[in-house]
Amino acid sequence: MSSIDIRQQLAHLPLFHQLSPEQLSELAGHGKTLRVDKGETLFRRGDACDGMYAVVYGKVKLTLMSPQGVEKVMEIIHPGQSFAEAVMFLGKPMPVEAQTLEDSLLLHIGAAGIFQILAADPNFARNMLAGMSMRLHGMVRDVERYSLESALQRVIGYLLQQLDAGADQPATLTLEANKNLIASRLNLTPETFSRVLQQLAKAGLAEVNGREIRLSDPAALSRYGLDAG
Amino acid sequence: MSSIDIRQQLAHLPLFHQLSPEQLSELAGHGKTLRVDKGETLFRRGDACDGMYAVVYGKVKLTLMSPQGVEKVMEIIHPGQSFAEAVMFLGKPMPVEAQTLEDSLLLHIGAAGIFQILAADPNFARNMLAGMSMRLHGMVRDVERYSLESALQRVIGYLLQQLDAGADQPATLTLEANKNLIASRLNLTPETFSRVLQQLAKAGLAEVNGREIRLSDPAALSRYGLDAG
DNA sequence: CGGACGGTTGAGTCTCGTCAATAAGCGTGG
DNA sequence: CCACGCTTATTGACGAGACTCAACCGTCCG
Repeated sequence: MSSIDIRQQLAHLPLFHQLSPEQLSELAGHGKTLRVDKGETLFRRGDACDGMYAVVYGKVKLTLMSPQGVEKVMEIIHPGQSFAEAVMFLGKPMPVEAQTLEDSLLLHIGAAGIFQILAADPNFARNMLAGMSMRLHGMVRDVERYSLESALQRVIGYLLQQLDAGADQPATLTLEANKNLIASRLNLTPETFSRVLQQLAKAGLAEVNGREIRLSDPAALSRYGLDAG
Repeated sequence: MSSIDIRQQLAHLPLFHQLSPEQLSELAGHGKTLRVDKGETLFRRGDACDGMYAVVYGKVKLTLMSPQGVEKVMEIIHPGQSFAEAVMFLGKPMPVEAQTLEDSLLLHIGAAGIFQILAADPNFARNMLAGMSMRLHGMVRDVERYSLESALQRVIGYLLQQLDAGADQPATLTLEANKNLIASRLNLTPETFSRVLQQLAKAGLAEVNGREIRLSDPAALSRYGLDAG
């Protein structure tokens, strides 16, 4: 794949939107496209990190492994999003494992390229800082969930978050992955996740149909978490 | 307090180490020193964020509050460290509450100052990115703890982390705050934390004396967590 | 002295995870 | 087209780990 193509892919990523044509070209010189089949491992915990990744299409899961071999999903990366930027800056080994959930097209951008643009373009630095801040913010939310909320509340919170904010009317959403992965993401066993969804269904708040979930009354759902929590 | 003093305080902070004298002066113009008594609240969740903070001396805790009013300690900030940088970039309201644990001297640096330096100095941008990356890395560790480890393992992990890395000999450490706060930090109740420490004492692995804890054999302690998990 | 605070200990409860059995989809290949 | 295996999902019975509630102790401080 030529570097022209890489350039175009880069240009579509939010992180790189404001870069000049020259900067894009420069960056493209440090980039590689990767076509990866579903289920492939990109890197494991402990691997050296020589750059960051971005998803053009497909999905990638970032996971932790317990000593007993239980997998915990940290994040599910969607098209347009990137990952491993933070590790790249620290020069530490990867703290998580990355695996594709679907056949995917990824970009890998070497650290050198990023550092060059960074040195030249203050706006880019701000963009990266903003991106990293969002990550951090998301993690704070996660820790908050795990620490303070019950299984029921975590599921409700997740469902509401999947909705476009401010939806006060009935709405339908599609789970971003299979239920096992979502459960892990929420730090639940698949069994518990299933039971909670049933509970919501019986309470008349949700209608579950495979990965499709219809929420008849988001506001009521939100309240339900507080009482029955 | 004059801006000269602020300049000197800023110069001592790791985050600003590599700034030029002129940049320090500029930054100082946007900074204020704050003397804060123990137990004072700096800001609450939801407050607007107009800049970042750094601790010169004293300690600050960042906490979350559950709807039921239970407090969860996210982080304990020590001298030389900073906080709220990430929120500043997002322009979002504060996601946590900040309170001093001791009489403290803090610096508050307005967002405008940071953005100016950022635009002018690529090295500063890299420093901030590195700082943010470390934060993120720490959060990953936390999530890992909360998700995959038992109470016993969390306590052991915490104790070992407090040791200077690679201590294979008996060592003594002092808890950075009272046991209630540490317990919260580890996502445990004070009762559970106390019980776990007793368990370690009975196993001959730790000797608890108020906030002083002596670990007779860190390596054995590490192993103990895996078996008795 | 009395009270607040920090810490420990015990007894009971409950949420959630574990284990196990059973469906229900789904792609493959005969 | 259906049988087969594999993954995904559901449901039940059971158990364990951590939280809750409560009593109690030591110490510091007004």
